[in-house]
Amino acid sequence: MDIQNVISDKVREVVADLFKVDLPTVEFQPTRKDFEGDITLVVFPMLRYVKGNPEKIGTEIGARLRSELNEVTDFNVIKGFLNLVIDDAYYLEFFNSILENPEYGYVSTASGDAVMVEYSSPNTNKPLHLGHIRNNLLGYAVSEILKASGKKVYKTQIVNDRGIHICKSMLAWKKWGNGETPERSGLKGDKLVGNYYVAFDKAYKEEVSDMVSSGISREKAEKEAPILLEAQQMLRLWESGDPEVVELWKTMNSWVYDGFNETYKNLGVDFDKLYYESDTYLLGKDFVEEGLKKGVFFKKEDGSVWIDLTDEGLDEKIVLRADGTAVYMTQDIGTAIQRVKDYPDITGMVYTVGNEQDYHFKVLFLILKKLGFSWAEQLYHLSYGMVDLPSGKMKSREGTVVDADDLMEDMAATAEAISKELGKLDDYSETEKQQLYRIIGLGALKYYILKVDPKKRILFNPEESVDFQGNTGPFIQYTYARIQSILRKATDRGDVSSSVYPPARSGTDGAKAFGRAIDTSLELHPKEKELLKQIGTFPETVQLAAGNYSPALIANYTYDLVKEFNSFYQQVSILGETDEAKKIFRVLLSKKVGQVIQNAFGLLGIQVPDRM
RNA sequence: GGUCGCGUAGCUCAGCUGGAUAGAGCAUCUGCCUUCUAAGCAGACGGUCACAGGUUCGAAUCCUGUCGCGAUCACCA
Repeated sequence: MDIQNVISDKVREVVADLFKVDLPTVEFQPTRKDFEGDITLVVFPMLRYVKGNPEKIGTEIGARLRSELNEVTDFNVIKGFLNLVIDDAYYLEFFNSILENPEYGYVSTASGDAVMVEYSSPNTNKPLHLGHIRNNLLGYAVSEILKASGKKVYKTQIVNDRGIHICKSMLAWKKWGNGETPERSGLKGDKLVGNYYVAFDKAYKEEVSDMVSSGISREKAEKEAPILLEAQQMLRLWESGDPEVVELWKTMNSWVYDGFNETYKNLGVDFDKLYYESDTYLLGKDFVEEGLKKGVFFKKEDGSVWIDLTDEGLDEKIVLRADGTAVYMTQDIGTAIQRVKDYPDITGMVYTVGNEQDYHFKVLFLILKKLGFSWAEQLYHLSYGMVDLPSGKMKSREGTVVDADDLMEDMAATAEAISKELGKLDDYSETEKQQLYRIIGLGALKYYILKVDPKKRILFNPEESVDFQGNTGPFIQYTYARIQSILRKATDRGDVSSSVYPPARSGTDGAKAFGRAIDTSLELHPKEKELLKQIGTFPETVQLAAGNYSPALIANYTYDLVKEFNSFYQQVSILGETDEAKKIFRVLLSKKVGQVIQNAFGLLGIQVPDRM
């Protein structure tokens, strides 16, 4: 759809002719619904170059456009706005041009740019919760959007599998576990390990308060509680490679991974490559050494290594401890470099991490730049707001988290309740129904989270739960199902060849396969025109979403499209249309809308059902 | 305290690089299922875009300040 370019060129030509000036740019916007027209030329910005009355200028330009461009059939001027009416044939030609492309809106990944997107990156001592769900959905959706925008994408995560927190769960399990395993207790591995983490914390708190009541200062008690010392001892043993500790560590981590994988699978996210902190935590040291030689870092008297970022308006930041061990930053430096080594084609990376770490990533990116890596210019922290509950922050240790698995199950259960009440699926088998409830429940949850701007925080109220009506995932899924129903009927009725109306998901597309395209002399219903306009902006919406790393733009676009379709569906009869050419067009238009819904939701990781 | 982010209808959110009378959904109220799926459609009600200045022909949008909420400023991750 480059009607804007066509008009833009013409406007400059006309203005040069009428007023003898070269316009650098021409500004357009979609015409507001309450005025007649399709595209609006804003005259005001021209006034800097063309002196005069904006209405008069608009009228003069409008008249020339109408007489000199076939696409412009009429115009009106209101204040400084020149509203142009675009010919139906233009939109029908556009429709014919995309008719055969089921991947409409996507740019095929040719070659070139690859990016790595990191998301999820959980600790291995507690189950995934709602916060992780936002992270996962964002990371996955942004990955898919970047792919659709023409980039090659590697999805990855860094698994935070070592450190004192793991030792806490391990120690608690050793003390009180009695050899409990996921198999034996039937508990999901991550849940099982999480329980021991909580058990540790409880015991630790008890020890501390006992010590305090026997006269020890709280500060000292918190540092010297025996169980904590024991955990620290365990960490030292782990770092020195003690076989028994390492064995336990491996076993318990594998339980957690099994649990995580189940959750990821249910959530519908995946990864191309996993990095483990236990493999990478030492990686950054060499580069710190190198940076020290180059003068990027400096060493303090105690031997710790720092970077001075006061010139950049930041502080000094430690990159290596006095005892030579790695900190978080060290590891992230190493991991970034390792990733580029593993995937030499990547030109940038996206880190999906909460906004509580804004400062960390600012510093990390600066360090990598100072170390001289060209790709450091293309690093992006996809910083998102926290998911809070009405009671405040979620805290795993206090049990105030919304568990990821539970939440997904609840959503499916709600979908089931609504669906049963409506009773439209009585001929479905039980497994078909269960699968559908999952699709709808997940659709509601994913859409609910992805439709809001990533950088804004989300307040999640478990009492009110997620809507299934209005601006929601199920509403959009429902519209898709409606469209599939029309397509099925159109095929079944046999009054039109089924090759014109192939089943929804078959790759081959309508008109041309049937040896015809839509007649561009058809007169469009206003609702049809609106739909075509909305369809026309899908590709640019994908690009915009990619540029802004914002799945919310895709969600909002899809909602607008669906609203437009439902309005059309309500006002205009599709299969009841007696004019055969119009009927075929409407069926194919509906089908195309369905495809765009499916493609858009695909970018959000939301499935669409054939019925609901 | 320094730095960063946010503040739009009772609630949850849109509002692109500044453009026309600030838009949706939920909630409340009114209509619409003998016709393609009513998880729908059409309509009503609801706003000092936190506040105060500034830039501009034009500001919810850009700049400055104030207030409110949140995050961060660890040899934690």
